[in-house]
Amino acid sequence: MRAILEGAERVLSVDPGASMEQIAAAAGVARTTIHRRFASRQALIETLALDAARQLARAVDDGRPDTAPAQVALHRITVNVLEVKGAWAFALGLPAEPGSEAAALHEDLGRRCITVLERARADKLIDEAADLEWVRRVYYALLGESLHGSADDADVDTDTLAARIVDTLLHGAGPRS
Amino acid sequence: MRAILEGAERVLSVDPGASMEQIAAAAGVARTTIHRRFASRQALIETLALDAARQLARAVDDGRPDTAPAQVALHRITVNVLEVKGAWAFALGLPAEPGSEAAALHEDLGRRCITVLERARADKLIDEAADLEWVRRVYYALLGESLHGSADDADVDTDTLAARIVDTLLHGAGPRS
DNA sequence: TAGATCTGCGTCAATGCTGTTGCAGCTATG
DNA sequence: CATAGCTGCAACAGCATTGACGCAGATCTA
Repeated sequence: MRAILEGAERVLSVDPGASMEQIAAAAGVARTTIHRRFASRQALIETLALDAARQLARAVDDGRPDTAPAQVALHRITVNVLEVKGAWAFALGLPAEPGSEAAALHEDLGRRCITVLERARADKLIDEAADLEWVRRVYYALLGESLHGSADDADVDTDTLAARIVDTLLHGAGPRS
Repeated sequence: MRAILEGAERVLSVDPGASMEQIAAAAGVARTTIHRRFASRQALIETLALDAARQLARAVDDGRPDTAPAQVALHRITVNVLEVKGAWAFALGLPAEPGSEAAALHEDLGRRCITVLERARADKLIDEAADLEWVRRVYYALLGESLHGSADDADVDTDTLAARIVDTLLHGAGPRS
């Protein structure tokens, strides 16, 4: 079960159009076994998306977004999300079915992200006039970009990557004053 | 010919796995007509990618990356690229075949982007110590994010979007000093 | 007008994927 | 030991897609 989801993630993140046969091979089971557990390819993918969304939610919760100082929460959340999103890139990149539980989770995550950003703004880390929705989108984009990972990033630890993301989000590329 | 490429872009940007039948319908031609011009689905997609890469190259050239002041070039290039990338999102998102002409164009674009950033750094727009390769990736990510376009962005002109991208790239979300 | 070219249409064979089923073997639990 | 549950394997039908033709009609050109 878990093996199937992990195999599916591995294969589909490389080729989103991969066949059930390839997924089964990656999971180390027979194709029919997958069909016995998931009514259809679609059902498998939805389960995959939901499972990944739950892991992402846990990753954010672990960063104590409501209680830790904004600066700290931002960093910890970034580290956790980098790890989860790295392992479930395909599942999390899936367009969430409107009304699905996965979609609800992602919306909730979005709200929670905005909350952290508001706290960061209250701490003068973010400009008063900033459009937090845009800041959130930039943050997501930076996370995504870090995951593409140039060759150099391979042997850099997650903490360093996270620090770079947060720094870029807050200060951009301009000269430090 | 042009109609086929444009139809393919329209359809494939919505569903990358769309059939030749759907592409033909979008292009306003019969499926067999496409097969007469393109030896295979693969050939069509490669042509699409190459065509889009060429348009992107032209968009960058139009921004005078080597002669205009860095600030100006950055803005103009951003505007142009936003327009081209908005219209050819699928084709430009395609992983370029190693060694292909499209890949060469993209590599060249990358180098040209770095050059502009170096000029911006010389003008004190970018921090001395900044890793320009990372800055470039952030720039690409911001471009991509702007194209996803939240509902609000729909009725905002390209100039405003570009200004926001450049501003975020240089200053981030932090407070302005 | 005559010819060349391109198009749409219908049809065809080949291929690959999906989802289902029957059968046999393995394992754990009672 | 016996049984229930799960697995792999093989095979099957159904379906969609790809790529290839031949033919007939339209359009453009010499």
